[in-house]
Amino acid sequence: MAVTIKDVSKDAKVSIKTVSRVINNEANVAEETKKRVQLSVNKLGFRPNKSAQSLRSKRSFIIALLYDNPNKSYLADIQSGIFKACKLTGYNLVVQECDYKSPDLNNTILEFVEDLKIDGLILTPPLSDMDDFLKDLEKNQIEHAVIAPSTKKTESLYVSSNDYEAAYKLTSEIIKHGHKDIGFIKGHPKHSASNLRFNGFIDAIQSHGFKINDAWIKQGNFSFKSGFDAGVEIFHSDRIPTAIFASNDSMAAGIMKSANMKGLKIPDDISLAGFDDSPIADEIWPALTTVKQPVEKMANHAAKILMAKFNGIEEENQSKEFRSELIVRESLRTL
Amino acid sequence: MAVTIKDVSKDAKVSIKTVSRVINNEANVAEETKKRVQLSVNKLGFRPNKSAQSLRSKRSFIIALLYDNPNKSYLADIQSGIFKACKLTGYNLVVQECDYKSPDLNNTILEFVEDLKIDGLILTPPLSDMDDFLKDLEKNQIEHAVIAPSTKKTESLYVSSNDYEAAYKLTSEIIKHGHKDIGFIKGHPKHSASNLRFNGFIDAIQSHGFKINDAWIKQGNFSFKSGFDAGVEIFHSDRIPTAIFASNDSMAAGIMKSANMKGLKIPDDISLAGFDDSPIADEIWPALTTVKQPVEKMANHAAKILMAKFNGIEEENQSKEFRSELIVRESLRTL
DNA sequence: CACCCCATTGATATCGTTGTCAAAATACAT
DNA sequence: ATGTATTTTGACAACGATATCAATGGGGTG
Repeated sequence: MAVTIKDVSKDAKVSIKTVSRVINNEANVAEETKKRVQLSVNKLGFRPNKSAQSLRSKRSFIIALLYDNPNKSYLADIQSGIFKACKLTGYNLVVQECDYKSPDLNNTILEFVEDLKIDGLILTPPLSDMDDFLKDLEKNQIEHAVIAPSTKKTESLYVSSNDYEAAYKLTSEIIKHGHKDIGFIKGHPKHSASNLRFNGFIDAIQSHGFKINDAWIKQGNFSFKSGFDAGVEIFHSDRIPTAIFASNDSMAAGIMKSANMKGLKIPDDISLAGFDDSPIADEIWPALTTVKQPVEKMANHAAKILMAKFNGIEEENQSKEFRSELIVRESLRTL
Repeated sequence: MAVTIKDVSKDAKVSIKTVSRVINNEANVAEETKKRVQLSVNKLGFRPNKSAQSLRSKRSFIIALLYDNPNKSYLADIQSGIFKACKLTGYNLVVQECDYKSPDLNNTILEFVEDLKIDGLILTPPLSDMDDFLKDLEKNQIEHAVIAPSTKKTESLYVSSNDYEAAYKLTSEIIKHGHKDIGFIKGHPKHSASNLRFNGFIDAIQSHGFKINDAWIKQGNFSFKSGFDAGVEIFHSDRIPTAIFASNDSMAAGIMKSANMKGLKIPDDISLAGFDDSPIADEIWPALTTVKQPVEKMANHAAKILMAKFNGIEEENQSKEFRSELIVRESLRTL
């Protein structure tokens, strides 16, 4: 049989309540008593029974990661960042795949949280932008942190990256390489980052006094195929840009394929840039110039501020914007 | 306040024990009573308190996925397969990143299982092959299922794929395309699949009466860079093979890069095949001929048989070997 | 009709914590 | 020394389920 609080209380010659006080770090325990109890705890190897704790106190020391159909490497990075934060605090992590289009998403999640007494949630795109869902969480007082929402939430904790700025910078970098005729492939319209990246691109182009050529702006959806299709269209026209900026690496890879099939060499005939620094960026040839977001760090921070919050450590400015990093590789050529 | 078993018992005019019997599907409840209770359960929207159940019955309806530093897309597929199985049975999934080299891995996991009353574990490579860890699980009677172990476990539930056979087939396919001079890049030596794939290759070559050229057999570790390095070495020698079989897609991509840099065209100058059908296989150009393992299905099955087992539904031959599928794309040319 | 058997049901103990509240011990003020 | 405030401590209830075991009742048997 496992060691219980009762065994400890006997060993330390105090009441079980006092043991409880010590393991929960409550105030008003005499220093000497505390030490005696801790000694017994260690001696007996006592670990509180989580089910009992959870039953009585309605917290579980579990947080949950919600996601819907994410990019696989994105998910792995997010999860890893969260997990590491959990490890430090002794929390556990349960994962929940959601369907953001499901009409009873809200109920499913509310029940899930209630059943497991989940202490807090971490949301990833596109869940991060479902405002009525977020409101429901607020209403039910469910603690949560949001990763990469499109607008800064005043109610929720969040972490974001500077997509706009990064896109602006990358575009400027392309321009610095001598390009004026630059195409752009937009991301999934429902994904908040898509607009930010596009706006960053547009503003950079215009602030340099260049013009946008609508024929070179294509709608994609972050998939390889959508990039490929966009590339086929662009390369089919009589005038083609000297560089293309795709809103993510998969689409850039798609463009690369369409260019190759058309006999266009990268970066000799056409330059290319992606976004995200996903594994593929470094594994295709030529390797993609792209932007790396500190995804794992962001997720790690999200988990940390979330847990800090319901443990009462409420600092200022917990929500935070992370800076992306330009990764210059081979796909961008100087004209 | 949430609805409890007491509320139901009042509403249905039975004792709480009878309600408990009904919700746990125990025998010896009169059909009529059962119906009346179920009616009340639905009417009141009763959902049993998991903490209380867990405290009393020592099960949690939670299973855990253990992994160590896996390929990101592999992890996502595995996790998705498991999650879907959980969803069907109402179980929850917690994830646990491990360090398989850590000396107190065993203790960490045992405590984890005990603390959360985890009902069962699912192990992925390289954890699948840590025999002393598996023995520890047996000894402590911790239910578990193992994904892709190198040897079929008699004690543990497992799911595996036919790596040997698939490698044999893929090699035969390469030979059928007219290749006789074929190189091979081995995978990570600690990963069970590496040997299986290598042996499948060797046997296929020899059964066709061809010879192995040791200069074209290189040790890799599943990473892009190890594939690249192997390619550089191979292409540096005076005689090069007409085809190379890499033990996974990342290494194949590495070889592709080294070939491209050397001015060798794929598949015109050299043919290439990978393994795994990871996202990159279809996103590089030319797209890789490879082998697709039904990873998600395997994981799904692992979770199903695991949960079936501790729910008493013990069928014959639950452990199962899955068949991989040859995916012929563009990187393989007929001589 | 008396008896036993077995299916059905319920009263109550129990799991291992935390919460409530009052008692005891100590510190402080007068 | 006395009264009061404050800190420290413990007895016991409570959380919401399942487990134990005895009570009940209907059917079959001799």
